[in-house]
Amino acid sequence: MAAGVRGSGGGQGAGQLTQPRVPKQPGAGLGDDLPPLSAMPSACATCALRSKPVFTDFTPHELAFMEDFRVGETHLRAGEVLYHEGDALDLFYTAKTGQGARYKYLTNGDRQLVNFVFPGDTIGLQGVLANEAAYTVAAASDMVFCTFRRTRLNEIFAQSPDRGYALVWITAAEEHFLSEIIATLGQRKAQQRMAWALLKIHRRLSDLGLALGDAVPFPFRQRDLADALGLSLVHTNKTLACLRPHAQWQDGILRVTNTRALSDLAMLNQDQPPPRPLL
Amino acid sequence: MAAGVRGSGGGQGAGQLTQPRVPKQPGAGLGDDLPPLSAMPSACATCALRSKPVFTDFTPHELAFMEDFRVGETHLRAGEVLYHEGDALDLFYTAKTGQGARYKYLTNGDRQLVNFVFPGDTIGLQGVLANEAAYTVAAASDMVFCTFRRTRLNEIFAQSPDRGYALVWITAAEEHFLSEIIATLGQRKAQQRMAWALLKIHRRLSDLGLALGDAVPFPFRQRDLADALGLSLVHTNKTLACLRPHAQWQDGILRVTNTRALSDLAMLNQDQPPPRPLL
DNA sequence: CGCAGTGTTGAAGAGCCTCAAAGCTCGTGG
DNA sequence: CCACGAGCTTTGAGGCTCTTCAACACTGCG
Repeated sequence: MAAGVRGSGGGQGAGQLTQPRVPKQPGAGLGDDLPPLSAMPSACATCALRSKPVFTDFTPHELAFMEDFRVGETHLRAGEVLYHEGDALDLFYTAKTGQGARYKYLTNGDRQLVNFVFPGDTIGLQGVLANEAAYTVAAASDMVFCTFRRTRLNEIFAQSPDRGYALVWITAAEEHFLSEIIATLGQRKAQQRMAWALLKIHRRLSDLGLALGDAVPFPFRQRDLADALGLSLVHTNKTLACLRPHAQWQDGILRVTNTRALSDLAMLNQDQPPPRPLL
Repeated sequence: MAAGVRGSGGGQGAGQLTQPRVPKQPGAGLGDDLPPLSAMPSACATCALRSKPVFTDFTPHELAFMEDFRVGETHLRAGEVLYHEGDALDLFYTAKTGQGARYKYLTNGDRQLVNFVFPGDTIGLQGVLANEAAYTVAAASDMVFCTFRRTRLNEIFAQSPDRGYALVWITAAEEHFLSEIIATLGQRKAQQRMAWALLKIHRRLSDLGLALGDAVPFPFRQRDLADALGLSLVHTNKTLACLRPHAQWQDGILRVTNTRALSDLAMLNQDQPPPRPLL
């Protein structure tokens, strides 16, 4: 059913996310030749994400705290793995630019893509708390993450109740989204799933200001979407073909041309969620 | 596909969880004729849940804080609804005794059971933060919940960093479990799903000390399990029949007689998770 | 007794998976 | 320069899993 690459230790461009050769990817182009973890001079104060309407504002105190709490940045090339399922984690992250995915393997090699990783998403928290990463995280395009240290996690709660509250909010929002995914996998059939997924993806990326007209960058392969929706690659392809009148996806660009048709198909009412905190 | 009862406002025994007439249920028998929300004299100090090995210990400070933070208890009869998807929530809860479920509806009436609610589970937090319940919660047996007030949520973070940390842990653990469900719905076929679910259910309830030999109380209907696993009722029935040599479920009692066979089928390695916090 | 909810079983058909193969693009090496 | 291979997309055909429809048995209750 799935690629079944597994393991391999996270070497250079190991192709965990079926993106083996292309060193650069449109829509993410970030600094070249940077060390994997470098303390950058500027940080949260100038972060472009914070000003997006989807995110709530920081208080000055929160901003100061995060500036200090942040360890640095982690850079990933397309195809590289941030960490593997089962790894012990000393760090956790907020995605800043680029796109990736988190996925789990079954013992038979099948892969389930749990969720895509878009800018603003915090990942690795569960792994930090339980001392073992719940899933593998890999980059589909070049990515930049803000990095935080596990051992300082207590400081959040001790020094910045606001940030502690934000952390619960972020985790609870993720839980909510996963429950929607469960409903989709459990109740919708292939075309509905696909319509639902394309809409959700398009919406999430649009909210981040990544849309150009009706197009958003989506640098994945059909296999990735197949593993996300629990469909075979072949059937994913055929389903995409069916929906081509309403949405086109090629060369890493997703275009939704008939939102209404898709949301009818997906049985989804698109209501604007309230702004959420950013870590 | 599903029952499609929806709405009805949470009246007496409205049968949201297909449990319409039976007023009492084995395995949960709690006080009769109690008002739905009553401040009980004793509380956390004597709570039987806290001493279970699955849960981490409270510090004296945490215990004192929770005693004060707790508003009271909420009692539910089998079949009653705690709250509906979309409701604005002023309270959130930790299940104390009995069993229930959280589920979502699609616009066509299909229902997805997102997760079962067992003692120790905290629910409603997402609803409190986002000001709208993400799913409906209903009781399958008589239930008792500890009740907390939304407006005092900040106090957790301001006054008890330990409890704030615990809250993140609890939410992250739930997120992790939902991601396992996603992998199950996306990658496993009917028999594997069923084996996986029966094992997980049995394990969770055993860890809570609810097992008598190889039997645990599980007061649901086949329809509930069908809606949880994304299978039709008919196929759920037939799949259960297939697994009958390894697990029997009747009259609200689930018995797992061949754990090994089920875990092989489910491709699941049952490792003991670390103790988790309780709210 | 009739009725409603639940569990069970059979049969037919749809949806999706698997197997197979071909076209495309891009990078590599002769 | 072109041939070749690797990875991705696309298409077709056959078959299995699961759904849907239908019917019947059992239970507890009005």
